[in-house]
Amino acid sequence: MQRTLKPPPPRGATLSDVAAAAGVSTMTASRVMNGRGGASEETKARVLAAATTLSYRPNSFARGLKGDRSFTVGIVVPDIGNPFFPEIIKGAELAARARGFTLLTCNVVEDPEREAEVLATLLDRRVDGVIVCSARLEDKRLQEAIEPHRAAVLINRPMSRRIAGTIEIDFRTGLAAATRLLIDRGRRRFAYIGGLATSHSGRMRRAGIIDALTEHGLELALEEATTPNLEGGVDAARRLLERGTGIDTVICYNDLVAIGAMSVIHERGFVIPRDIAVLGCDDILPARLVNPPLSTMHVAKQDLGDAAMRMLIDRIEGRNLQQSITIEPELIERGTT
Amino acid sequence: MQRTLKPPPPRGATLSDVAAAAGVSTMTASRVMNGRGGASEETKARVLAAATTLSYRPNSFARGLKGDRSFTVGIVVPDIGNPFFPEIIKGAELAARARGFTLLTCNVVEDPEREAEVLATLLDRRVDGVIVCSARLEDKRLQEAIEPHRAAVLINRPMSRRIAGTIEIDFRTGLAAATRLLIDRGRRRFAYIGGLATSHSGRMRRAGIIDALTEHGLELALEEATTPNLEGGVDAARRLLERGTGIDTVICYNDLVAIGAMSVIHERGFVIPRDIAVLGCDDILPARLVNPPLSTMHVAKQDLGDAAMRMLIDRIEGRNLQQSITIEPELIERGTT
DNA sequence: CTGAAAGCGCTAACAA
DNA sequence: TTGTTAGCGCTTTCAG
Repeated sequence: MQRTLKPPPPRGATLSDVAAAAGVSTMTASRVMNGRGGASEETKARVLAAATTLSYRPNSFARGLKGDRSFTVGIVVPDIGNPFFPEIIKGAELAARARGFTLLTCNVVEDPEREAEVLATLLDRRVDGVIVCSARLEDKRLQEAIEPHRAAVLINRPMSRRIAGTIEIDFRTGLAAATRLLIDRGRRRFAYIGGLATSHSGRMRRAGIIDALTEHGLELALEEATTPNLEGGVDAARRLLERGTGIDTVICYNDLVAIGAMSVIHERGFVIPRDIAVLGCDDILPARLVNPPLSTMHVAKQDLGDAAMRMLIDRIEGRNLQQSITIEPELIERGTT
Repeated sequence: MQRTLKPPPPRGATLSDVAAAAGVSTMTASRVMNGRGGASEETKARVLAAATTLSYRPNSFARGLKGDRSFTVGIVVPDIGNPFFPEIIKGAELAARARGFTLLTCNVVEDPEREAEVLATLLDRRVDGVIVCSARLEDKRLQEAIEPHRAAVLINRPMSRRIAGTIEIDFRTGLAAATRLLIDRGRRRFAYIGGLATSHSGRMRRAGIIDALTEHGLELALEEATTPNLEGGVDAARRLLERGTGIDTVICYNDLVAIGAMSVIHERGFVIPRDIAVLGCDDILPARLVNPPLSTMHVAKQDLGDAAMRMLIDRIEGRNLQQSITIEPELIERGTT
């Protein structure tokens, strides 16, 4: 079908149009437009006036082609449908814009292949750097996908400092503390519904729970892995309850999983938290809305996005000050524990 | 501070590198890479081999500078924190990628100024087209911001066909039907919590309610306007209940507002739906999770994003077949009505 | 079937 | 303070 392309709207004024209108050379116009010094007040005024009249807008392609910066950065998230990530994106975008960068958001739908693909596309688009959230790719391939980028920041995944800055949410410590608290309250038979096997931060969460359990001579009673969304939580909880060995606590990879699990637990006639306590991670909006409201590990998501973006831009600009940041999640007790 | 820029990673191979390696001219290499005819099988093979060896990736800036397409499209949303929009973005991104386009997502945080600004940035980035969701800009400025783009699709906002394709969710009809149903069930004193005054689709929702009310000789008992998020819902519901004239139904601009309102209604000791029925719009995830689960007007969000993107690409490519689509929302009764 | 030349819009480097 | 030259990587003529 592919008919003729719609003709582009009358191409906007170029820098030489502006220069001509102001009666100066392109170079002078360029200097004025970029606020570089070296132009008499008078010339400057003339150029600026011409630019306004012609409503001149610089062509970012030409700029990108020439200079070696695009003032574009990418962010890759596993699932934009999980409210956790839009909050991070929001923080990152604000920080990016404040520094003159445009943000390219890519959703990977939990598919490692897509992740590699997207990182390559971003490279083609000549982004100045990338933020990757919860990368699912295995170490070697992730490194290969990240390395060609000028700068990178990984959220929730460790990586050699040389290749990427990292921001980790210390769920291990956080969940260990939370687990201890639950043990003190008399909980004994813990189950963990983890995320995908490929998730580094899922393993950290598990480790935190085990840490606390071990201190008290306890073991993890049951365990399931699942895709980190609502449906995954439902499935995993079903399997869990079928294997049912009188668990009294379910700790979940994230809030979505926890909320899915809660619905199954209710369905099976258990009372939360009396029979079974439930704990999530992330503190997304729905967590406070379910019934009873979900206890969870709160993470400052917008701050996280903001910090990641600042770190990324620092790295792009050769300031590798902060190589790694750790954020402590905070236990918020609501009605499920 | 602004230290020296981190040196860009060794620039990837260019088309002439590939050409050189294959022993042909740049032009031939270009033709092969773009699958344009006119190259002997043998030459073709050699070029392709060279490209692979050098892991050649075309420079999208050079392409964009020359040709007049960037294969990038933008989508503008008022608030990425509202789960309604990530779903639309998801559908749109999938459709875009399937056709070789990259999607640039911009969050406007409900600020008309930002909306204009973002549309200009997108123009600078030479996107081939834009999708704008729930534009808040007033008609004239919106038109000015949209018109310079080669193609545009507006979601939930009417516009001259020449300037943009439109996708409307017919909340007017949908809410009229829902309102009629509620009237049949004996509800009489309706309140409406609308969105911002600048929201076209907010006015349409209101009109639908009024349509049904008028048919039955009823009037809207109370009305409030607010920012379309959870906090907005809380505020508006407070004001509503203070003016309290025994309303028995609250219809809300969207689910977030409805959920905010529900919390206030509970707080004040009313029982939902016995004392007051609540109806939302959009059917976002949290709607099914609150207690009681929220009745709402369901919208197929991913399909909407998909349809918008197809329409946009059609327009970019000069196929203005579908100029306007109307989507019917569907009443989902859960526990609040 | 293949190549040479020109130029998209911009800026870095060097003159003047 | 200002201008000239050259070239970023690609594709669109137009010739061979």
